[in-house]
Amino acid sequence: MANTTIYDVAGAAKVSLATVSRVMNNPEKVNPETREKVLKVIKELGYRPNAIARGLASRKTTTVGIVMADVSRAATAQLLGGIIDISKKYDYAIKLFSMAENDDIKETIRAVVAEQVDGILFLNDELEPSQMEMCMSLIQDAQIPVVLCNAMYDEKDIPAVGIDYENATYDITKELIDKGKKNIYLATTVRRYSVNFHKIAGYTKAMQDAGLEPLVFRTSGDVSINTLHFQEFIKHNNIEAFIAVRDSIAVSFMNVMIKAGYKIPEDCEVVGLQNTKYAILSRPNLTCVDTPVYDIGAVSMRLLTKFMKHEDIQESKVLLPYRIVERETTKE
Amino acid sequence: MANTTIYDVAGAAKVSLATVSRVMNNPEKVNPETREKVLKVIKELGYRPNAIARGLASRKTTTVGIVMADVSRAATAQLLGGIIDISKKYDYAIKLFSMAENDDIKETIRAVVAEQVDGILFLNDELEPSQMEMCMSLIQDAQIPVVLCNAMYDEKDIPAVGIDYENATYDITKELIDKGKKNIYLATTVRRYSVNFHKIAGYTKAMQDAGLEPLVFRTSGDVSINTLHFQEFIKHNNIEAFIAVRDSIAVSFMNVMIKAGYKIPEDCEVVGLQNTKYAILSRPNLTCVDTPVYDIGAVSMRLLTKFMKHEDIQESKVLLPYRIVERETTKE
DNA sequence: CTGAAAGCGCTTACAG
DNA sequence: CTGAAAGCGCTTACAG
Repeated sequence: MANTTIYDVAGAAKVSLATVSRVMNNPEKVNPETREKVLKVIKELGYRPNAIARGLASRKTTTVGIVMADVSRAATAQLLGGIIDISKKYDYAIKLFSMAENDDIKETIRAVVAEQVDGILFLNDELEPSQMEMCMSLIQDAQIPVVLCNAMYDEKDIPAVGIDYENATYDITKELIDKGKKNIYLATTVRRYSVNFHKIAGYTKAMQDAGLEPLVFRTSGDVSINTLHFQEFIKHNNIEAFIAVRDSIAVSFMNVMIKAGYKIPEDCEVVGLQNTKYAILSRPNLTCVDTPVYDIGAVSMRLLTKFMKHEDIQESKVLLPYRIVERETTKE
Repeated sequence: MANTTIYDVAGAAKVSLATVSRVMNNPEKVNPETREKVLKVIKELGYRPNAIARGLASRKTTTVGIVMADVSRAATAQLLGGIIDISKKYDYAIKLFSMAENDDIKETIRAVVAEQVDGILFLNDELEPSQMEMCMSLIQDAQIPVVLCNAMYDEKDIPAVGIDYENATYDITKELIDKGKKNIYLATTVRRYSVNFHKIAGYTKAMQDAGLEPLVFRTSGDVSINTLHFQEFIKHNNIEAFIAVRDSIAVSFMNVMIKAGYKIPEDCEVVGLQNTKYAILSRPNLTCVDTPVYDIGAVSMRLLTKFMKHEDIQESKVLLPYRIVERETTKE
């Protein structure tokens, strides 16, 4: 079946192709009777305008480019969930671009620009400031609106949606401190997520405010690796409380502790900073700071649509509320 | 900055735009010297051809459409991981289309077709045969190659990549039977994934071959719901072994059992049918059939590239090998 | 309200 | 090996 074009519709409806185009794009500008006639033909023929041709002619593709590092991260998938739901609502198509660690960032951004997307959503935060700088200037050169999704970049005034990880981590740390804990450890990952910097900052501030020494250490996100690490680690450290930037790391740590004979939360309180499904599948259930990742995706996409439609923007940086979900790995 | 076009390059290199085009698409057809000259200008200007214009002119977008139901499923994200890696290698862009439960399927497919993708990857398997039928005939009308990714559809001869879930589940069930287990339960979900049908079939066959009664039951994929369900369920059933279509369900069940005072695997062996990260974060670690989801994504994308390039295809249906990973929830 | 025509930025036979 | 020209399927001023 050759695809039906606007010419086929025009022919069958006995109007010009300009009229067919108007029926689709500016229906109010065409006489109701002809409009109905055209609409009928469109339906009969099952016509859908060729999105590529439309994109070329109108210079708008109603497509947003998602630039991300790693789909397999749980947070990425959740972010995508929110983005997809909103993009459907506003009729935007989604084009995916991944940026692996040793990819040429410049080339990736150029590719995105070459695809003529109307807007860009930048997921995650795995770039160093200098790389981020480069990305943003390339995007701004191309005059494409961009929103950072679950990443904050303070140096430049780039629209962003996230949560206040610093305050969130401060709060949970403070809670632990108020219970009298002193040796509170924060486990972060080797890779340098900007979000983790904020978490570390919040934790560090809470500890210092209380006159305690911050105990930040890095471990692997890989369970088998960090398990070995923890087995050694707990031998040499007296850990009264443990906060992990990722839930899976908290669970992995807890498993090691329990197998070593410790009781959770009696001997050590454990907290995750995400609230993923891992938190309710662990035994005991993990207390978490709840990060509304789906919402971050949804709100950032919504914000981007505003930019693409040149609507008035109230706030170009938005911080979504977080909350602490007390479960079984903390006391009281 | 106005984007540089092929005219700019042609002007700067003092050649016609046809030559510039050839340098990009058929470099062997142009004189090495002029080619170098043009390449130099392209580099200087940072030129990237407008993908939309190219798509319209050549009728090829080097874009594949991914049709999927739910990003948030762990399997979907892993599938995407494999797909993305291969699509990068072969220089295809990716366009995402989600199909929620009450979406108009026909419209979704039409939208995909309207986007002029060169090929379609159909993820998952949440459609009923009649819906699947409709999708496939729409796609075939449009003459777009399609590959089913982690889904099998036997009625029609549609290319597909997956694993032999029936045999895999047969094997693991048989293993349990050979250990003398009789009351072996299979937990599946409410939603009717075709993949689950295969799992049920394999399990049922193994049970029947051994003269045992198949004990299939449905539960929720939601942890808080299935936890309540299991708490009741274990009171009224003598469960010697438990197989779950999803790892998270197996872990959830195991947590309920352990909290109720049972020992795993001594009192009951537990098996998951995926091998996700849940399996190594549970305590004890979950024995699993390992489904190479990333590979399924990668292989299906590779297969699709062959169709798009009209290469010779040996096998249009491929079943990837699986294996059983013995961990701590089974004995011996 | 409607149509004829130019143009979006490319590719691709067709001549030469 | 290279260029002039038509065409991909639309949108959008511009007349009327």
